Amino acid sequence: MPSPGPAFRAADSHPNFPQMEEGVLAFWDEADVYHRSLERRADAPSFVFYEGPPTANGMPHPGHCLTRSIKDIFPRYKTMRGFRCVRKAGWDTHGLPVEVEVGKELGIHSKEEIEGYGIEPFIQKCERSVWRYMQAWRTLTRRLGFWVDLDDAYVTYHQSYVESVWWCLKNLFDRGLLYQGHKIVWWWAQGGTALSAGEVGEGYREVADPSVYVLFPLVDQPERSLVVWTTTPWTLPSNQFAAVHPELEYSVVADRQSGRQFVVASALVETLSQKIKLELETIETMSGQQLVGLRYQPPFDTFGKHAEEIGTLQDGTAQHRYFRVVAADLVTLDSGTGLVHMAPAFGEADHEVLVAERARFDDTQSLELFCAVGPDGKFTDAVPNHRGIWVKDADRPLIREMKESGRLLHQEQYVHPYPFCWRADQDPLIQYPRRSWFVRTTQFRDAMLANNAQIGWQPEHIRDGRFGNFLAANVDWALSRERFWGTPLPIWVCQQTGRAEAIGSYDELLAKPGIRGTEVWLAAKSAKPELVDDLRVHKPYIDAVTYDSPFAPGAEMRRVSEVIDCWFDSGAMPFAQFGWPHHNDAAFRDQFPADFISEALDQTRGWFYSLLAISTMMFGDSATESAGDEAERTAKTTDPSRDIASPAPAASGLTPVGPHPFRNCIVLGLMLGEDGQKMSKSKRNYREPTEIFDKYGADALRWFFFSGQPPWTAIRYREQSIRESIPEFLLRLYNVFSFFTIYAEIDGFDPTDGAADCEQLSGDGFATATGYRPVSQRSEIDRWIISELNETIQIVTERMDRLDNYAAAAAITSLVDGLSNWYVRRSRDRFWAEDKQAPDKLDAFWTLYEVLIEISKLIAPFTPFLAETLWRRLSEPFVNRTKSDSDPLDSVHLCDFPTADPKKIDRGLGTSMRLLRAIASSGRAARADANLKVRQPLARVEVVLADDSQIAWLKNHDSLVRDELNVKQVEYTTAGDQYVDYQIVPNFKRLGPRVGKRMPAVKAALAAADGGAMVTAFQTDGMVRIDVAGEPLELTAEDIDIRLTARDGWAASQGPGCVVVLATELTDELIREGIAKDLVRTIQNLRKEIDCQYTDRIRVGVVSDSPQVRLAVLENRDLIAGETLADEIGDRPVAGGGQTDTDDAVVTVARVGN
RNA sequence: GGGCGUGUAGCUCAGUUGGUUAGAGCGCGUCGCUGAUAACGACGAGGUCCCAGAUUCGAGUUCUGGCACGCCCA
Repeated sequence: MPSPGPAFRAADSHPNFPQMEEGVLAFWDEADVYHRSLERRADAPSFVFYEGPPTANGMPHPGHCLTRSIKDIFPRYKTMRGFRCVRKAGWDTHGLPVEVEVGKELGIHSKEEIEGYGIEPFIQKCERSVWRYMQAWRTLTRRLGFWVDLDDAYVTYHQSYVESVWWCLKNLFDRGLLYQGHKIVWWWAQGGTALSAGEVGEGYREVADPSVYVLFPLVDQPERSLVVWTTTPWTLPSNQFAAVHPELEYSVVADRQSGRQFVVASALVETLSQKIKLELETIETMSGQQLVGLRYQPPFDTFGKHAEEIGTLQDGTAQHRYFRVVAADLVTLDSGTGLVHMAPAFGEADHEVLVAERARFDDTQSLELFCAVGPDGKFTDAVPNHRGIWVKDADRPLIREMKESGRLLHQEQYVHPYPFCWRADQDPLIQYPRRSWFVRTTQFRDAMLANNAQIGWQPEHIRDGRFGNFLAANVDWALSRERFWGTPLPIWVCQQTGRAEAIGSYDELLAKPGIRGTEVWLAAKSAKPELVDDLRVHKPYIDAVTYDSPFAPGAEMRRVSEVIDCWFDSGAMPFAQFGWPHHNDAAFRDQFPADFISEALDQTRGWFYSLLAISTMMFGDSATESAGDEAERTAKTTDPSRDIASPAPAASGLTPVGPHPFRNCIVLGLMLGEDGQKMSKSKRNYREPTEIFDKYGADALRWFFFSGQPPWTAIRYREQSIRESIPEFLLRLYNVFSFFTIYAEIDGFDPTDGAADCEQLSGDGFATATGYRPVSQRSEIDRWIISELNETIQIVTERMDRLDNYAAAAAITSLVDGLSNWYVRRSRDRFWAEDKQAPDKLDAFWTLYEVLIEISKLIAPFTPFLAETLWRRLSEPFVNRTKSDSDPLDSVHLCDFPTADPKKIDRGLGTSMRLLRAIASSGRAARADANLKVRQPLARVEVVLADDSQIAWLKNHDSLVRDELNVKQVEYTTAGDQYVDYQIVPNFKRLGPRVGKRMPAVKAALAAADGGAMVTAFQTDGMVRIDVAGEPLELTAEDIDIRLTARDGWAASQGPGCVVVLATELTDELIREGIAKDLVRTIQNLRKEIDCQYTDRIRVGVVSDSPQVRLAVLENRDLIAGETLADEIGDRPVAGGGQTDTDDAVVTVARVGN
């Protein structure tokens, strides 16, 4: 075929991966490859992916690279496998972190300061702050090769998003699932605000608090007292109960001197006795359960007026409401007395006990929350003696008071960590009850568990472990936040009656009668036209909107002041990302539920929960349930303001099959720094992603993530490990490609001539190409690598389908290893062969070409850049030829994932080749032992095999071994008694079930037998009979393993199932051939030194005093000349080139024509 | 304190339903190969598979109880 030049040109043998990747990125942008990859699947079934929204007001770090890599690989894979996988990006924009960031900018902290600054300008700053690091995120996302629609992202502060959340909340409200109650929060009394868990965690330090042992005398036995321990005496005036553990043992002990009796956990009697320095005599013991219900006199009279109140339990019996012993699992024996003072206002656990107690009574509001402290942290009128005193200052006077009243048994100091305000480090935090809105998630606990049970978790233990347990211990979702930048809680309250209703959209609000206050937003907008319209559904503008109350003539409806937990935003994303149900019905239905999501382990209680909870409430089987009777009762009591509105609307008309809103989830492990510690900016124990990209490239990082370890294990982010991806995988594969192009250029290999349908460059399209032979007609090693390829495709597909990138990557590594270290290594001569049109040579080209093409597709989801480079270079000849309608696709990411052809998989060939490779390895080992260089030809090797099943095949294909081991002759035998010892061991797996306990005897019998004889017996009869403990036992060949051990005295080495024995005697002729081969290497090195092109011809001079060397050159002139492209080999130095002095010769080389 | 997870070579980690000689990569040492190779190959040193019990003919693997570390929650 006349051609302007070779189809392929030799690739740069020193590739710069980062630079290569930049080129690929430019191509992707320019050719719009991502969108075209979606268009190709426009009508395909969908594979749904949800992006868990990151926040763009912090810089992306290495952990985000991992999540984004995993979020990329599976959508890419599924797209190639024929699915339509849209990838809508998202941004989480609300919440405290944003407020904190803006506060820092303004130099303000507290809520008062924000209010002083002005909520309106503050919110406006929040909106802008959200996008601060947007550019960094965009850059990172693109550079990593994460294909996602950043231009079509959902944003949680957008009006359409907020309105979807409103719709959801209205639905829950109307179904009676939203209620008001108390939440115990860490409260900064001086600042008048609650602190988030993160903020509280910042402020712990060791303090010494008073530790008091207080007596609670029993009402019915005043001489007998409960001994209760606490480190917060100021909470004692608000005491409601005393708690015991129902399963612990308690003792009543007596102090002889005073006659007093104390109730205390038996295990702590001794400790207490030492503390109070009294001998205590045990009078009786009982279980905690037996104490439950006993009434006591509270330590202070604060709420004493309630002491005699009696309520009715669910079962109709009567019980005193307060000041009695209750059962609680939280009670431990670690410290104190095993009896715990309960002040539900000042402890979350205590409050849960109150909630549980309330549930026992037939009227859930029958128990009040006792709270003698105001939001300012000072005692209220309820404690007249200490009114207005800061609680921490009240500890001392309270203790004195108890001492005087005889209630104090013991006092000491207790050093423990206690949280302080991170902004005002002299202010201790206190736990304090705040009115808060809750979602009644507990009602859906079982539904959530059932939903969870169907989710494909990776790793699986998340389902029943961390996540399942978390769901099982579900408490109602505390929804509201007394903050500014968040989705406003869409509840409007009648200022006269206190009744409330929820609003599902802005339009719905505007349609209300007597609507007022919208002008506040309009004025702001006209004053500052650049304000984004989405702000109108935010504070403070939305707070200004009021309307006429439907509950009382002339009354006004006003919004409650709270915003909601931003986790609720993120959990609503399956529908809110489309603004559903107000917009995009079809898009939502198409994209629900998700087939695949992935985030790190820290999202179990975050996004994974918020998604599952909201979906279960809105779309589960029980989604149409309302709180029913219970809700009505609650309405009367907890939330007298609420009106039971219309009957519960069907949430969606949607009945998803299976788990929702996600079917599969990969939970990523935590990422650690170089030193195995947490990554930390200040410790500088990790490299920035941009640095990694610049030095090694995105593929190196991705391959490190995908192939290094299963994604759910903790990943140590080490620069060294990332760097190693290059030689271990990227470069190894690239080198094979580079090898191919070098010889393809030299030989002018051109796959385009006669090729037919070449869109995906699959084998079928090549069938008509010139010089192409069916695989079945090619040599064994070609068939082998094609078989390996197909088997790998099968394995990778199966593993990727179950979302196991790690195992899939291992299969790819092993294929590339076989390709590089066996196929190419053993096929070198074929590529170097002189006859450019020899069928065997063309077979080699076609085989390597096809394998490289399929590998480029196979690795496309893993290392998309290298895959693209390979694909584009390999398909280049087709692009350059005359245009035809079946040109190859211009990107590998538009291709279909390879499918395995089972007909091309030859497992037997795989097994045989493995043995052949083992023989070659052993042979090299034997050479090393005998100190015989591979370049020294040997006359013969003998291969002793454990059985004869492979001998026929090996005999037919021993040229590979001869070549690899540089020997003239290979012989195979199973009768190797002179070289090896045989050891027969039972095949435990097979025999175990059959012989059971007799196994040790069988093992001994086989070990004692004559191995060689037994092997012969197996070979001739196929079985052998042995005697075990007097009983005969028949064993077939499958029942035993034959192990071979090379005997001493031979140059031999053993591999699995074989021993290779070398004939070490050398003839002069062999020695001279070895010399010749050494010369070839010397000359080749010189060629490199003088920068010869592959095809340059040379002249060689070998000057030597040694007759052996001179004769070696003479005898092997053709061999040397052929290998080194020498036109002449003389015995005089040649000038103008390079020179090497060996032990017995001076070799000079010069390029011809220089 | 509770829940979950993890403990295997100097380092990073594999190890399938229990099967008797526990592997890989990196690093180190020795030797070798190379006109694709910043590669590669062979060999070597290096292991109480965290500890202790139990089940079993047989346990890195199953069970129980500890210990250490990590994460989440309190």
